[in-house]
Amino acid sequence: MTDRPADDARTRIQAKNREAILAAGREVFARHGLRGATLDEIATTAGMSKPNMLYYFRRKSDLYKAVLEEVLADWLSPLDALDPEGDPIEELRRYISAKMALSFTHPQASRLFAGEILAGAPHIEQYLSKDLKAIVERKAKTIATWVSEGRLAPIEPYHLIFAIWAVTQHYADFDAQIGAILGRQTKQTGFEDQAAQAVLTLLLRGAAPR
Amino acid sequence: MTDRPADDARTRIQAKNREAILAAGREVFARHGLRGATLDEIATTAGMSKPNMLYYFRRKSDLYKAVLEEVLADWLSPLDALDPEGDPIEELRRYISAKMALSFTHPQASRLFAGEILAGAPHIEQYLSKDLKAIVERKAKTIATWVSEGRLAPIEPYHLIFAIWAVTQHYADFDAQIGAILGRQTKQTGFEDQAAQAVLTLLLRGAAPR
DNA sequence: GTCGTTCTTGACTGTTTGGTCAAAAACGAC
DNA sequence: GTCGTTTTTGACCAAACAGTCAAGAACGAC
Repeated sequence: MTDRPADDARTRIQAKNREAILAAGREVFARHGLRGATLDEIATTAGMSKPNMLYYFRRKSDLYKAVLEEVLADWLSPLDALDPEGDPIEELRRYISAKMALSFTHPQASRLFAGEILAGAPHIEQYLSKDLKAIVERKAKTIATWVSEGRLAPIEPYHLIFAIWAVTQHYADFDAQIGAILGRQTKQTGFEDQAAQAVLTLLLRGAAPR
Repeated sequence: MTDRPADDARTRIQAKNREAILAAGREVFARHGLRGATLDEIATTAGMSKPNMLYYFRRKSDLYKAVLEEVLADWLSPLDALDPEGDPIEELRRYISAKMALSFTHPQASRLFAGEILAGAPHIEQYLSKDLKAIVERKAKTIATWVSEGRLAPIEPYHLIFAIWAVTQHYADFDAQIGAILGRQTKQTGFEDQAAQAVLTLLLRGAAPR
């Protein structure tokens, strides 16, 4: 019997190779999207032959879905940590800081997600309009309460959330542009902290009550 | 003599077809990027046969470059209108408003640009690290002056510019996500104004001096 | 070492894709 | 209508592509 390996790795080799393929997929899909990526490129990046890769993921779309799923939870869940009982500004500071850190530690995850959305989000439409929509709705209510209590400046909660997403993910998604404009600066130590500081200052000043 | 048509349309048919192809290219490239887009899809979208399309643009990359160039100027030039002599907050308000309007009137242009950056900006690297870099440098100095005069809150000028880009373009680039979260709301009259209002409030409060 | 299983690969296939070409159709100035 | 030019297209090609397959190599429990 020569079955294909299941989703959960059973051997050390499976674990190692699956991780290598997923990493390669993350990289190539993030650059070129589902349609623009080629199996040859992913296999080469993963350091193995194409048929070998297909032994672990039978179809291109299977690999894409696996990569996307892996990324999705990490990427969107920090929002859930916004605590209605906490101090509004401190909660926002924590959330923004977490998102900035993610942008710098997992830029490919952000880019992969961005590419999927640019393509019209065909593979995660369901997830976005169900799960994410529900989470965001809850958090928007929390923010609305904070606003009505005068603990945040008057602002549409949804747009505040979008703005936080936009600014934080921009550092991952538009890295190539930022790099071109700032030169080598972005690779220097301290750049990430400087960016986080600037983003926090701007957004928290914008959200804080007068 | 059966020469291919030059860049500038000489006949009505050329003008009409070139525009149809460029529009189709904008749409398909914006969704799938250079590599993910197919000539068949673009030709069909443009309402003509593939060989006919290739009569106007000999290569896929030619069309991509033409689309990109057409988009680039409109997309990045509003920044140049930031007037050092004007009132800082009013100048920022004008710039942010202009970018928000662009996001809603030309979302495909924004997405095309975003996709190119996600792919590592291979076709506009030169432009970004020369022309754009120079423009941004000048504008960053203007903002720095405003800050040092106390007419803006203390903030790193570059990061303020990035934040404005991020937030305004987010409405075009992540349209699919915003649509999934807000439901039909985004298509209703007033949504665009509401978004612009929220963005202006947040960013201007963040940038205004205490 | 033996043997069943897991892993790997070269060679292959059918399809999609970017691009060509010759010839036909439409255009437009006279 | 005539004729040179522009525009359009069906048929075609070579390369790239996703995916298959049979057979061999490596692994690991005994």
